[in-house]
This record gives sequence, C-alpha cells and structure tokens, in this order.
Amino acid sequence: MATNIQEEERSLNFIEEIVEEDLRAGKYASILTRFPPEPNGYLHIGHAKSIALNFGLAQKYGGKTNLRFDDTNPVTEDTEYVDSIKEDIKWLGFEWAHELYASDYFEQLYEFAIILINKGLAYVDDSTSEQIAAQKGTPTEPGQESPFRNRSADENLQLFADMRAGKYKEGEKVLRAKVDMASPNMLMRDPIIYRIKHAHHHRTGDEWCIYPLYDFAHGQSDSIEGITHSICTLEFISHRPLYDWFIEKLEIFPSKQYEFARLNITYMVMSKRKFLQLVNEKFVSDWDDPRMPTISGMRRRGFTPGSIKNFAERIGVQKRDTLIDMSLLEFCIREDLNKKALRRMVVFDPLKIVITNYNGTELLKSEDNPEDENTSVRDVPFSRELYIEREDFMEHPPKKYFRLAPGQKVRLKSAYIIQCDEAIKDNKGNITELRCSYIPESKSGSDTSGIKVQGTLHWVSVAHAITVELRLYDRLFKVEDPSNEEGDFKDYINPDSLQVIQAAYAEPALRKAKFDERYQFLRKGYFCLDKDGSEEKMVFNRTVTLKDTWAKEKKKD
RNA sequence: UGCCCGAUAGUAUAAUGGUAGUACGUCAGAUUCUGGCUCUGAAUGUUGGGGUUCGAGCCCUCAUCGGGCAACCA
Repeated sequence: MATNIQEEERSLNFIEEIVEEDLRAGKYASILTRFPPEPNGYLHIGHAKSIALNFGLAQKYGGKTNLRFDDTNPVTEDTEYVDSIKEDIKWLGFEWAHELYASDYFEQLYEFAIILINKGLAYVDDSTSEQIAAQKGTPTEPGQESPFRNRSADENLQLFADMRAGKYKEGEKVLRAKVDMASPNMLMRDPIIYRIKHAHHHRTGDEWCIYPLYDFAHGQSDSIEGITHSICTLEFISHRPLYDWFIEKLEIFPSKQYEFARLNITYMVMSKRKFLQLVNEKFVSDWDDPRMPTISGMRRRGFTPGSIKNFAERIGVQKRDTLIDMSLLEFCIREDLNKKALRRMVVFDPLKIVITNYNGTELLKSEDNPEDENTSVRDVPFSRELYIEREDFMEHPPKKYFRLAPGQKVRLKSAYIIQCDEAIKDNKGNITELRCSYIPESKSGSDTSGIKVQGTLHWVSVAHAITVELRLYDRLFKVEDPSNEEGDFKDYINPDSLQVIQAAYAEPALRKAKFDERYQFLRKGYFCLDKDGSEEKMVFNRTVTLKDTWAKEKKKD
C-alpha cells in the first residue's frame, strides 16, 4: 500500500508546521535558529528539550543553529558556565554554526539606542527604581508618564553618552523606550532598556558600565544574526510585542519569536534557582549529583545522549504547561541501554550457598548481550561456594514465588540447575547459608536433564568475587509536583533518594569496567562506572532499575 | 479586576469539517536460562452550554477551569 510510508511519518509539531509553511512560501531560503543560554548556571534536561528543538529543526530543514550566550547581566554570569554549557551541548551531539555572545553586540546595541533616541522613541529617566515602579500602574490601571519623558533628543543623547562614560552611579539614570504608559501589556509601559552597572563583565571586562536589558538585547541579537525562527519559552509571550516593536522601529531584519512550553517532569524540580538551593543546602553533593536533572548529573547517572534526544522527541512541543510522567524518561533510557549494556552478575545482598555435590572450579560462558545476535561471550567462574541474592530465597514462599525455597529448583544463570536441600541457621534463627545440590546434566547450553524450572538467578563465585560500591538512586522528591505543593519544595525531598551499598559482590569480568561502557547487572538494573571510584574500589551508579513486575505483584498483598 | 495564552484517556501526543488513533503507564495473558526484552489482548478520552453545517475534537459564541503578565533578571 502506497499510503503506508506516509502514515509512518511522524506528524509535525506546531513549530515545524510554521517552518514548513515559511519555506513553502519562499519566505526564507533556509532557516537559522539559535540556542540562547544565559551563562549563569548549568544546563538541565529542560534546556535539552530546547536544544533538541532548535538544533533538530535546523537539521531537519537543512538550516543552521547558532549558540549565543545571553550575557547582558555581568553580575550573575561567568565563563565557568560558558564552558560547561558548551560541553553539555557537544555531549548531546549537536554542533553550532557560530559561537556568539550578546556582548559581541554591545556597540551595535548602543547605536540602536541612539537611533531610538533620535526618533524620539527613547529617553533618559532620572527617576528612582521605586518611582518607576509606581509610574507603571497596575494591570487594571494605566501608568503615569515620567516627568523626564519629554526631554529633547539632544539632551537625551548627551545624557546617554554620559551614562556610558561613567558619570553616574548605579540606579541614578536609566534609558527607557517610549512606548505607551497606558498599554494593557505592562511590558510596553516604557520599559527600561539600559541600566548602569559598574561591574566587571566576563568578556568585555570594564569596557562598559551600561548594559542593555534582555528585551533590548535578545531580539536585536536575533536580527543581527539573521535568525529566522527565534524559539523561546511561554513566559516570553507577553514580550513578543516589544520584540517586534524594536525590530520595527529600528527597521532591521524581522526575526520572529515563537513560544513553547518549558519541560516539567514528575518528581523533579526544574529551575536553576531551586538547583542552587539543593546544592548550597547540601541536599545533593553538587550540580552533577546523579540525582540532579542537570545534563551533567544525568550524564554521570548514566543517561545517554540518544535517550535524552529520544525523550525530547517523544514529549513533543506544546503551547500549554505540561507535566511529563517520569516513567517516560525511564522508558527511554531503558530502551537505549537494553540494546547497549553489557550483562554482568552482581550480588547486592549476599547469601552464601554451598553446592555440596560439586568440587573444583570451571569457567562458564555467558552472553554479554542477548539482544545482540553477534554478542560477545565472557567467562564466568563457577565453584562450590557461591553468593546469591538474599531475597532470592524464602523459607516459606508465597504462591508464584519462582525463586529458591527448600526443596525447590532454580537455574543459576549460564550455569546449572540447583536444588535447595537445607537452610542453615544461626542460634537466632537467621539463615546463614544454604546447602544445595546441582544437576550435572543441566549445564547451560548442553542441558539434557529435561528439567524445567520457573526461575533463574544471578550469582557470583565466592572465591572469585570482587567487591564494588553501588550507589542506588531514586527520585529526589516524594511527590509528583514538588513546586506546586504547600510550603517549601524542599519539604518534599525523598530521604531515600540515595542508598549506598559499600560492598556488593561482582563477577570478576567487571574489574575491566570502563567509563564509556554501560552495564546491566542482571535482574537488578543499569549501571555505569562513577568517577569517585578507584582501581581497588570501583563505584557504580545505578542509572535506572529494570522493570520489576514481581515487585508489583508483591505490593498487591 | 485589565490584557495575553491554553484545554483530547492517568500522563503526553495525533486527527487541519468526514471511522477519535499512537506512545508511556495500568490491567490480563503468552513467551523466557534476566519476574528484563519481545508478543497478544483489555480498560480509560474530546471541560460545559448554545450556534453554523448533511456532518464539529476542529469553525463561531458564551461560560468554566488552568497558566502567564506590574525585576534597573533572563
């Protein structure tokens, strides 16, 4: 059927529709987007959505994307952040056409301000911050015009030049656009476009003491670069009339702004301000704590660029506030890791078993990844004494418990079928050891025993095991939407978001673990090596658990 | 109380005036040397009232609900 191919095409999001329409109408030969971070913090997965949108759009339609740092506020911005932002974007796998800075345009922006002054569309205001706020009016009442609103162009020019020359203190004077003090849009009530800041800028140093505000920098920067589609988040909708106003009055290239909803995910918070609190108040170790939804945190946690991009693709682009279910993110990373991760056996909470009818040691073969037809195979040492997971044995098992129990049989993964003969207890009644027997004909790959078992367990040989540290992460918050709960969001932090297992027992193959490799600890979850470890004591982060239908089954009781 | 957005299963996302579909999640089952993966099946949806139309999730209108807007932040 000819229509099948078309049917499989993903439908367009509203921004893609706009782009296709613009291209079809011949409005632009090709598109140019931009990603405009402010270098005052680390990127998070919300930014990843924006990055994927901006860069993805350009890729899809044969355009380009600029990386432009929106560095108009010298007091909060720093080169440290510039570097981390660039690293994160590269890690996600995107390349920008040009690395640019709003501060590159300071001289041009200054010229733009002069044009406005000459047109009688901007004026220097001596009012104080409080007076300006009072003049603004309220959403339901119009504002009052500043007494300085009607200065002559010449006077304004001189005053503005003096501002630049450093003749005034911070707050003494500002430059305002002359728009409309009665506008129903508060942002149009003569917005401030330049303020005095005697501060050192991370790139321009002490060259300037006046800095443009966002509204006077962003749109013009877009225009200077010839950005065709300037995509930002919903809270800028009300800035759009101003964005267009400056472009119109300045008669410069008409970049167009489009807005989409920022990303929210259940059990997370998503703002630099909140991250800062979490770090400063030691709820997490740092910005790259694996529980943080920062790109650096997620990278350390073991997320892959592909999984994040796939997630961004699946959630779509929308014009309304959304709260994405965390399980979708988990699905995306599991889907990716299932195909890539090397399988290894690690016992988290050991229970020793002795195979009473087995002696010596042998090397068994086990697949590195059963999802891969051409999988490599590794050796796993098997011997008389093994560790299994304590939770894989129950003396009095409930129905549908497929694991070990007295008299019950299970398969040891890639090894033999064993039967539990006896549970040894200490004088307090705790089970300290299991006596089992194995079935020699049941060896993995050459099983002639004819025995069917329901369960398969992971295990490690006591004599060959290495100990590793495991860091098990869980959601950072106990509630779906911590920002919308009563009180402080930090009241809802999950106290069990990190569980450390100092000594887990791992099969020896894990000794060769590498940082860029991903692992699935069989029946447990996906893990990756953490930078905190050493040769002697490796540390692994749990990226995500495996789906666990047995855990669900248990909860029902 | 002014202006601006928005509203489709639990959560997201399609249907562009003509059969409400998809994914995640949930539930049930099959399969399994990972209670993973895979496969099959099921339940759950157009905020409400009017109107236009042969026909409305879609267009108009009123209402309701949700979000945003009064930083010398971005």
